[in-house]
This record gives sequence, structure tokens and C-alpha cells, in this order.
Amino acid sequence: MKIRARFAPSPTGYLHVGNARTAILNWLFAKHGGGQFVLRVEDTDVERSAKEFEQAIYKDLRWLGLNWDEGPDVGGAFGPYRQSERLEIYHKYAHRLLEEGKAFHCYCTQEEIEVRNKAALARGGQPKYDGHCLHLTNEQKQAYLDEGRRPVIRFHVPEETIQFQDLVKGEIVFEGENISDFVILRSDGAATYNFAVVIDDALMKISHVIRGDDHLSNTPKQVLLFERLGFDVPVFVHIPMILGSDRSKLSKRHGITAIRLYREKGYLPEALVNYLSLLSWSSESGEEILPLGRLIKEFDFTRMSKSAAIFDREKLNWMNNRYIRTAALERIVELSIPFLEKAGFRVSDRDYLTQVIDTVRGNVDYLEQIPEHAKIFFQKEVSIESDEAKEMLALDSSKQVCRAFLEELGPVETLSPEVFKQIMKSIQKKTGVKGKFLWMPVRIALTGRMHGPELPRVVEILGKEKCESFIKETLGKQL
RNA sequence: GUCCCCAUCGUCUAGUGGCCCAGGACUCGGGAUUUUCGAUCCCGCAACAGGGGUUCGACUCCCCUUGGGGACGCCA
Repeated sequence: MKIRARFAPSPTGYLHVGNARTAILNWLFAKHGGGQFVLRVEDTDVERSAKEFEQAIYKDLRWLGLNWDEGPDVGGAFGPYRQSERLEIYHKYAHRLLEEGKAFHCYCTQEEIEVRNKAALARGGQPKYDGHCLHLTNEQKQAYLDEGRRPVIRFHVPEETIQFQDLVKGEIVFEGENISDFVILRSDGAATYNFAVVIDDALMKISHVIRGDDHLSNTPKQVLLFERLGFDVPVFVHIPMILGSDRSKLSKRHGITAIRLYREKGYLPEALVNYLSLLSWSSESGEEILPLGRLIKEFDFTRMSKSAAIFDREKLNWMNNRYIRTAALERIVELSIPFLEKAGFRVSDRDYLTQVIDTVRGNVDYLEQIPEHAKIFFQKEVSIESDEAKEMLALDSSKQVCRAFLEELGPVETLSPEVFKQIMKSIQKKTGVKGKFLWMPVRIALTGRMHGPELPRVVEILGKEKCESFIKETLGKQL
């Protein structure tokens, strides 16, 4: 079977982590099987849909590297790919169901239905459509029309057992009697989600419907529609959802969920793709850092778990750090520049910048953290950041060390790590100070901090001049 | 309330009847590399929800309970 997978977002908001994962798995599955990946925009809800969200979703998908073979912006043989442009198609099929007696006009208002549902609930019954308009005479229909009511079209759910195979969940069975007759065409003529997906998936020849398992309970309705419309039923793949730390549906209160915010914080797309792929799925190798090529090669649904996974920012951070440290240095430099500029650092010296980024990139979870680590290489003067550091520096031995360091620095031409280590050795001999009490004062005097990259490396990047002036400066302040 | 799905360390997971008194990863704690943090390496803490079956033998199969999630819209 030719594989055609699809991602069908509704442009009612930014792409978030859950949707992105669905898109990634669809894309991975399509690539793995040498098939097509289709993008379809589900904008039947005019109220909530917005063009800017559609564009934003494109941007995020592209950033993640999920290119599509067919879609609203690139076209394709099964278009249009925007549901708002497919209205006539939905009408055509809705009327066919109407003519065949599989659907009916319903004149009930939402308020009336709500009242009846509540009453049914109070009686201990089910809140499902009660068939009020199922057998209306033409006179009754006309009367409603004269009242000014605009009908919807409802699909009549037969009382039969609905069964389908899900690639990850296995065999699923629903009873038609538990499913309410549902609206397929709204009073304004727009198709509802359950109807539009079926028509589109069928007409677009989608072979695998891969989506979050929150859609599992919609599936029997869709299966029914596929069958009554005479379409082939696609293979369903309901992937477990991503939950927040409290095990409820992932939302804003669980932290940042919009993909664009991850981009803006300096996460790498490949890290996000890798991490998200590993939620409810694992490589047979047991390895976790899986570059895109391996993901495509290894991904399928046989190793997909059935249970939901919790989104863990800590682990994402770890993985992003792994990618940041192994990515091409030039790329990381390039991506870091906006953050550094925002922090007010001069980044014109590309060589210097590259050295700085090279030594600090291993310490960040995401690029937004680069400036705070890089600060020590851009500051004009040193300010001691903590009381602990001030105390350390106030020690007599520290002053001795700093003075000795300044003396040693004098004749030096280029301050390489090796030269620096030599200097430290002779300071130790001269002053008798060693270990922590030898190294820490130098670090603090030079950077203002007790933490940072390897000191020999720091010194090398800073260069003799800056080291000299920083030491003099702190010496002047302290003594 | 009804229907559907799910159930291994705090988290992501391996495990498809014996290889498991359960393995890896993140986090956390400890140690090492004779400066801190970090990085790296090593070590450690930590789980099969409960109860019944089936079986010579269950984390693995079945049932029940409990717990969690999702869906019951003229949202998707």
C-alpha cells in the first residue's frame, strides 16, 4: 500500500508540543515508508480560525524540518488543502447521505437540545440526540422554516456494532447505541470536523490516519461515515497523548507549550524532534540520541507504547545540550548572536566570538543562556558577584597570589593555557599557596565569579591585556 | 453519569511466560580526575497499582477492583 500520511492542524492557535509531536510522527512514518506527507488546514471554524496562525504553523513546521509534499501553499493533485475552500464538496456528500436516508435535517436549536439532554441526564439517561427531527413531515419542516429556523444536517447513527483495528491500540469496539446522531453540516452550511475529515481523508487518499488518542472516541463516527459513503476505511493509528506533570492534558499552565517559544529560547529543532519522537516510542537499540536519519530509518508503530507520556522539560534540556555541543560551531555562533546582541554585547569580532561560544556552549541547556555564561568575556570591568567571592578575595593569601600573578604576567607575550599553568606553578612556589586558595582568587579577580569554564581557557581568551587590567583593578579595589 | 483508552523507578522507557530478586536514560546523591561550577568517567537511591485466576513457572495471558486519562459541541 502506498503510504500517505497527513497532518491536519486547525489554525486557531500556535503549533504546540502535542500537535508538533503528531506532525513529527506522521512525517517520520511517511518518510520511513517512502510515502507522502500531506498538510491540510482544518479551518472550518471561521470564528476561531485566523490566517496568521496558519502562517505561524507553517513557519514552525518548516523550522522543525517537516517539509510537506502537498498542502495549501504548495498545491498537489488532491487539493484544495484548506477546508474552507472545499465547502461544495462537503455539501455534495452531505446531500447524498440525505437522499439515501442516512442523514436528516434537524431544526432543533442548541438551547432546546441542551434542555432535553439535561432532562435525560436527570432521568438517568444518556445525553444523546433524541430523534426529535428524525421523522418530520414536509409540513412540519415548512413550519420550522417559516419560523426562521435554519436546519443542520445530522447523520443518523445506526444501532450496530462498530469495529476497527488500530495500529497501536489494537481492536476497538463501540456500540452505535451509545453514539448520538451528530451534526455533519452546520446551519451556516459549514461542515463539522467529523464530517470534513472523513471526506478529505478519503478524497486525499490518506492511507494512515495518525493522530492523538483523544480522537479515539470520534473514530467510530468516522468509520460509519467512511462506510456509508462507500469509501475505503484508512488505517487508524492513535498515538498516546502528551500530558503535563500532573498527568492532565498538556496546557499553558504546565510551562511553555508553543513550539515558537522553544525556537525563541534557542532550542535546536533536531533536539525537539528527537525528544518528542522518544515520547511513547523507543529505538530498539536503546539509544536516545537519534539523528533524523536514524529516526526515519527506525521509526514505526510496532515499538509504540499505548500509554500517555509526560512532557519533561529537564530531559529535553539535557538533549538540547547534547545537540548544542555537537552541532557545527559556526551554526551555534550564528544562532547565539541575537541573544548576545540583546544582552548588549559587542559581537563584531567574529574570531573572538567563536572562541567564546566554543568554550561556553557545553554549559547551556538552550541558547538564551549563552549571554550569562559569555558575560565574563565581554565585560569592561570586573564586579565581584557574591559575598562568598568577596570573602575569598579578601584573604591575605589571595592578595599575595594576585600580586604574584601580576608580576608573572609582566614578561609574558602570549598567554596560552600552558604558559598560564606555568605561571600558576611558580606562584605556588613563590607564595606557598596552593589548591583552591591559589586558583580561586585568580578566577574571581578575572571574572568576578567563582564558577566558569576552565581557567586556563578563560585566561587564553581574555588575553594578557585584559588579565592585567582586571587584576590591577581588583587589586586596587581590595588593597 | 455513559462510552473508550491506559497502568514497570519521581519522569521517559526496555521487557512480548523462564535470560528479570527487572535493564537503560533524565533528575537527584556520592566518588574520581590533586581549583569551583561544568564536562567526563565510576558508583548509588529508586518501579512491575491491588486482588483473583491460567500455568511447572508470571512484569509478561485472562478477569475484577482501584487509579489516571480522553470523549460525550452547529470545537478540532
